[in-house]
Amino acid sequence: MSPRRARAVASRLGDDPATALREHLIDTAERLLAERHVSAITTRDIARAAEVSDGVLYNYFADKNDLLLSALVRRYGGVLARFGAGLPRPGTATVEENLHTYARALLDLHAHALPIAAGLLTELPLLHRFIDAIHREPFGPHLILEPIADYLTGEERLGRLAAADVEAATTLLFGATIMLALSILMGRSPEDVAQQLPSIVRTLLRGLGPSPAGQPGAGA
Amino acid sequence: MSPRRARAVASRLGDDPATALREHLIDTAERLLAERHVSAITTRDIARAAEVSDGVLYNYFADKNDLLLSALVRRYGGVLARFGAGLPRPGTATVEENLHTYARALLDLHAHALPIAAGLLTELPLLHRFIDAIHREPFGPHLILEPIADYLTGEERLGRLAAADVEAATTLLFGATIMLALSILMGRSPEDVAQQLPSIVRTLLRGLGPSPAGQPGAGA
Amino acid sequence: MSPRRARAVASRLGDDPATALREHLIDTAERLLAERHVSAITTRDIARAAEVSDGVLYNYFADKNDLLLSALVRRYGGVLARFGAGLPRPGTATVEENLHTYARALLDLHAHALPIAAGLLTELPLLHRFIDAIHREPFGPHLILEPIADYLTGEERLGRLAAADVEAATTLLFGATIMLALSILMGRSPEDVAQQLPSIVRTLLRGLGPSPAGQPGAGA
Amino acid sequence: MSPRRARAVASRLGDDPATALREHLIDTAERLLAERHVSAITTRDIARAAEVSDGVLYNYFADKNDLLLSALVRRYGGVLARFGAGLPRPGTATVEENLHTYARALLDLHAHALPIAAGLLTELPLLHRFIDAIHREPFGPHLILEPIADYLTGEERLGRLAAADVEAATTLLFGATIMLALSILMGRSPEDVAQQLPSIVRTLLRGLGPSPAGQPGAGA
DNA sequence: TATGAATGAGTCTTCATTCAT
DNA sequence: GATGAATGAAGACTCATTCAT
Repeated sequence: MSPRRARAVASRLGDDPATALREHLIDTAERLLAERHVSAITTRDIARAAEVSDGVLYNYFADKNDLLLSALVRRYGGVLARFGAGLPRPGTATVEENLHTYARALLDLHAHALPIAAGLLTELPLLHRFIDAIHREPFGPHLILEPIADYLTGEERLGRLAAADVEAATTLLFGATIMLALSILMGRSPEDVAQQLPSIVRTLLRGLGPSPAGQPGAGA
Repeated sequence: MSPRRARAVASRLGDDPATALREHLIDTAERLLAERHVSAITTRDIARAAEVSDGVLYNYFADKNDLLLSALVRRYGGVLARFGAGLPRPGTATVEENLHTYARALLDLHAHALPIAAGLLTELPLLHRFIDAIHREPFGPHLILEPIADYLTGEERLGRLAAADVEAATTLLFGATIMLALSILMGRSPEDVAQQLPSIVRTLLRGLGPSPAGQPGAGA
Repeated sequence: MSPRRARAVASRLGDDPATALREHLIDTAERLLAERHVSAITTRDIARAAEVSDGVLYNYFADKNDLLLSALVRRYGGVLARFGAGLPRPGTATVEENLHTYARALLDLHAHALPIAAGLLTELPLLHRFIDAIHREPFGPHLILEPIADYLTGEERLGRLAAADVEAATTLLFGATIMLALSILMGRSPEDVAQQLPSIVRTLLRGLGPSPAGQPGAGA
Repeated sequence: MSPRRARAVASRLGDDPATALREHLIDTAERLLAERHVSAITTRDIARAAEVSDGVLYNYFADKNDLLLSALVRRYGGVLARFGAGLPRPGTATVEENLHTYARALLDLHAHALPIAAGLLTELPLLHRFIDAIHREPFGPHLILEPIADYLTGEERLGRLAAADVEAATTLLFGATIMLALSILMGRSPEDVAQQLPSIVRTLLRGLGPSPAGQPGAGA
């Protein structure tokens, strides 16, 4: 007597039947998102991949973008969770080693997030709804920036780091890894790119300022 | 004897009549490119904006992408020329002031180039033709990275900068400004963002390492 | 549970609903094929004639040519079936009567097939797909030529026909009827044209050679 | 002071300047007609091939079809002239040899004319204007059929041919060669096809009727 | 009169969304 | 609720014809 469930979600027992298909659609869309950019995904693609009829999505979402938005948010959450795991805490190992770990995690984050972000940039309405959504949910971009800032502040307190501008330092680290991720997107090999991380971390730590001795061209 | 000219370019006196409309179309497409992403521009949009009939573009370009490509190259050239103008030379002013100037120029560059680049990322065939095109023309991406690297090397020789890793430093500066440009794209005000530049430059110059006094963590 | 049906096929009860519109489209295209040449039929024409929306055809066919191909094959099958029905067998009636029957059937066949064939000649890709298709189906052109050749061979065995070159005879009969069909296409009345058949058959049977007696003009 | 002549016809001295370009356009269109079918020729193609501007044709012809019609008629005239040359006269050589010569000439004629005719069949208005045109000009299809009929009648008078139905005989010969030309169009080699001519002529001469002796299957 | 650029209706095809069943 | 066929508004591109020069 209860309404029929789509074949494709029949096995999803335990879920609330009313939302099982909704979840299934989001999962499917998220999977497609990993393969192509938003604008290359049609409603039919999603329905086919979800083994579900073309029209169901309109029973659970206002329109195509509404579904894609949910998928984007879910995907963003996943990328974020992966980033948060295993980050070193202040006082452990050496600062340089830890920053290197942070840099690697950021590079990985960007490599996964940038293709999606790029796809989003061409879909302004979707982009804006996405930004709103992640600010409303308990995970804005601060979930990425804060751990870095917290770590730096922690090391600063421990005296293992000079009292620098934490926000600026975060931007530098974050930005440098974005740039490396971009160069991977443009075709450079991930291994090559990762090898640049140590010298970037070192440069960030030591700064570009004049050599303590102040001799002109000391190292040239 | 000469065929008639489109009303829309009637006023473009002095131009070679044979190419006036071609230029007009590229200009128009470039203007639209400043407002939307490549993929959001239709041939009809261009024709309407150029106040010209739907089919003309095919008298001058192989297809839609051929026109857009020309517009992209022109726009890229403009952005590049703007970046190259007024960059300080080694030994002038102070290093910090100069890096600030570079950073501002980069931020401006990114703010203009990123939306276009992002739009291109979803249009792979066009992206590849674009990359080919700018490599064929006398302006590859090195026109951006080289001035920075050259400047840093110059200051290094003058002893105004420690012998740091120039590539890493370039990546840090370039990346940080990309990130700021992204945050502008995501809605932050350009003024707010620009105010972060000084502290970023300062941080880059001084590094994050422990204070000279050598308190806990002195090692480094 | 089942999706709605197009209004245009609502009355086609008894058909498999899943293919009713497909059939309806082929029927419609076949009807148009009887009025104009392939290349003069637009997708919109078909949709209008089928009282159906512009895009439906792409739910059932890869593209316009795919639909037209199906219509061509169906039409060809119909013309062929009509030809095959009621052909006389060796030994019945008189040879002259039988050849006359064959000639009439061929004329009818050509009158229906030529306009279509001609239309195809200007659409090479479609023509090749059509030829492939009718060779894959159990009806190649041999379905036309073989019955004639078989009949002639049969009568030959019965001694009702001289041992002539069967292939040449087939070509003569087939060709003469093609020519008559062409003259119908060029505007002559079908009745007029059909009246030529008896003398053509008679001439084919008796040959043009000199009269047995050998006197100038003596014979017949 | 006399109006400018198109560059492309500058060398056509001696022609009436007012019609030189007209002729040039017809010649060019006729040349294109030898390569593709009517519907595949655009006005631009003609203008390019004639090295003349896109619009001139409208100074000499009502529209595109008007020009193509003139080209078709001219081409038809050429094919016809070629056919008329070197046809044998009654009483020369043997009848069989002569009919073979006629058959070869017809096959050649059809091989040239059929592709054009096929192209025309898809352009009904043009076809009708073409038919009207060649009936108005001093060369209707009788220019082809009459020589054959005349030859046959001549031989009949000389007693070298039975008094058969001349019209039927013409249709048989004409039709058989059409069929062979068609099979060339469909891909068979012209040499192969030409080898069928002798047996066709022989069959036409001797007829299919029962062997004089009347024995069943005499030759099988 | 010749030029050839400009015009714009018309072609095939895609796809988000609706809705009868 | 689920189905998936039907809808129809775009979109890119072609080409006969016009007309300012």
